[in-house]
Amino acid sequence: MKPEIREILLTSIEENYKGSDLEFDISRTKIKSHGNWSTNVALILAKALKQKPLIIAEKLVNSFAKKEWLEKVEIAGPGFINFFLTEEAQSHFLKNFFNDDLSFFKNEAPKKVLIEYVSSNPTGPIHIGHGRGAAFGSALANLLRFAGDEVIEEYYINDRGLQTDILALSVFLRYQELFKVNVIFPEECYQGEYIKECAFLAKEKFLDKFLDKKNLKIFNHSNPSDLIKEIYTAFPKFNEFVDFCVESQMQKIKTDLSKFQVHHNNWVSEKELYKESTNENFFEKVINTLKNNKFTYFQDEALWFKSKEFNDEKDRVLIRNNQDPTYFASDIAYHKFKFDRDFDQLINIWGADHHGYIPRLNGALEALELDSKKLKTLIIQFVSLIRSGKNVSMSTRKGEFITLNELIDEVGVEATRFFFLARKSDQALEFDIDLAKKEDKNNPVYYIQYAHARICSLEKEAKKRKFIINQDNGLNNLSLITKGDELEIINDIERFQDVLVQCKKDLEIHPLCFYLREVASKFHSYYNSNKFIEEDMNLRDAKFTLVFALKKVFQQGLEILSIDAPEKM
RNA sequence: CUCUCGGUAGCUCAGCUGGAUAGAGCAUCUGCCUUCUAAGCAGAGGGUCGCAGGUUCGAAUCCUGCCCGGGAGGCCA
Repeated sequence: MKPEIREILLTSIEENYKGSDLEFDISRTKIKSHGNWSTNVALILAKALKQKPLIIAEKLVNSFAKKEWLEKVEIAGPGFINFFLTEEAQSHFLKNFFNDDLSFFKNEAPKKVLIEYVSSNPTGPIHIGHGRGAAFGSALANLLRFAGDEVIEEYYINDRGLQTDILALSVFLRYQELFKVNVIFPEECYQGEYIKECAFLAKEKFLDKFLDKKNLKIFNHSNPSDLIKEIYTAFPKFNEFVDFCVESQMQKIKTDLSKFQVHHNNWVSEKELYKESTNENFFEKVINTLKNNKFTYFQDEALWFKSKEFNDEKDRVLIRNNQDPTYFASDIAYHKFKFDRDFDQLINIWGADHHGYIPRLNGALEALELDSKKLKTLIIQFVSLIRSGKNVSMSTRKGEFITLNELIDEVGVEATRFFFLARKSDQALEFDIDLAKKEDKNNPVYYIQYAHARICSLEKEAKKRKFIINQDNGLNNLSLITKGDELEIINDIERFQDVLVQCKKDLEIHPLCFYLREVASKFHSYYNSNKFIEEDMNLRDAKFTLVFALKKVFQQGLEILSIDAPEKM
């Protein structure tokens, strides 16, 4: 409807004021008495023409072309022009809605998009913070795919460096314990039970291959990195042990994610970036480019990147004085690798604790002469858990964190996903466990699902009574029901496209959640005050057709959220 | 100290590329099941949009200052 209204306006403006390319809004109204659509064009023109908006509005309206879909036009308030559509026009779009599968949404040229998300370190199970990013990333991928884009969901594995070594060390020590070796378990090591489980598996795989038979004094070090060095010396093949630990953690992570309806289709290993190819490894190549472009310098035996030249508050180290590359340096190489794969758009989904990294990473991309505007880094804020009205304290250090797996075991995948997605992602989220577990209208997930189930149940009941619903006949008889609430529902169904377009534009999911909740509410209300299995065939078909359109909205909306739309509850 | 995100109903939050009377849900109160799912519906009360200025026809929304709260600022990741 919007393009049609715009056309009328533009013609009228052209006629009265000679066209000028000005920007104005055409929006749905919030209040019935304002009609269906409204524009502020007269208010905008008033500024440029230095005339009273009401006079401009009147002039415009007087030269509007007559349209059969336009019931009437009114001027209101300071100079808004309100459009009232005929009932036919309002219900007209329903006809397309059943046929064209939201083609409005797929019109733009499809893009190749890379979404990197979760990418948590394979040093332990994923916790609820990662879970939020996981839900968001997967829903965003669904949304973009729904719009016709080609989407790759990628997970970047930090499988080298200090944290990886500490993981291996932690498992290694627990492994020794399984052979009744007395060890001192340093504070810096990972404390969780999962380390012991991993050690158990390591013992099954390696037997006593990494047992300290020579009784090395490797456990007397207070510093874990020294300890690790000793172990590497004592066991030349220790890298096999490291790989096993990482692999084992990644397996668990993949299992948890998959249970949570999160399915990456590509994994990139940090370690691979350092692999020798012809004569140089990829990582070195990227760092050399930075060097050649004169954005690096040596100081204190370390290699620095001049990020200050890119609005970062200070320069950053790339290679430490012990020759170890920093996380940041690896990340530059990884992002270069992303750009090399020719995507139209790159999306990073990061935890809020990384937000300080954005300027320096963008700086590095520019230093590599890459178009940093292609990359959009979205920030996911923290999640805190509330149980019985009280904050559940979590501490990673003490191993007291709640894992994603524990949470979904307790409240279920559906509710967890919805609660993660229903809040604007860059805002901190308070996750109320008690609320998420409720199975009544307090819980928006059930409320929405129930709306869908009710429609299915109507369908079943109709079938039981041997009524066959004819959708085409329903569409032709919509005028029988476009008198009151129905018009509002039709309007809401039409709004589905606005919501999806907005979500895609802003890379947000929560508007969809709010929308579904709203539409469900409208449906329940309608359901309560109406009979559906009418004796009159035309009326029955019309009502069912309307309700089937709603069903389609629920199905598609929930599908984007990767939440079930059950037929029975 | 610097950066960043917030402060909207008792609570949890939408709205923020300026628009008409600021919205939901929960909680509270009052009603509705002999009917195709009451896992539901109808109704009511509840607001200095943190404070103060500014920009203009018009500000919760934009700008400035201040107050309060979360988070981030490593040769950790």
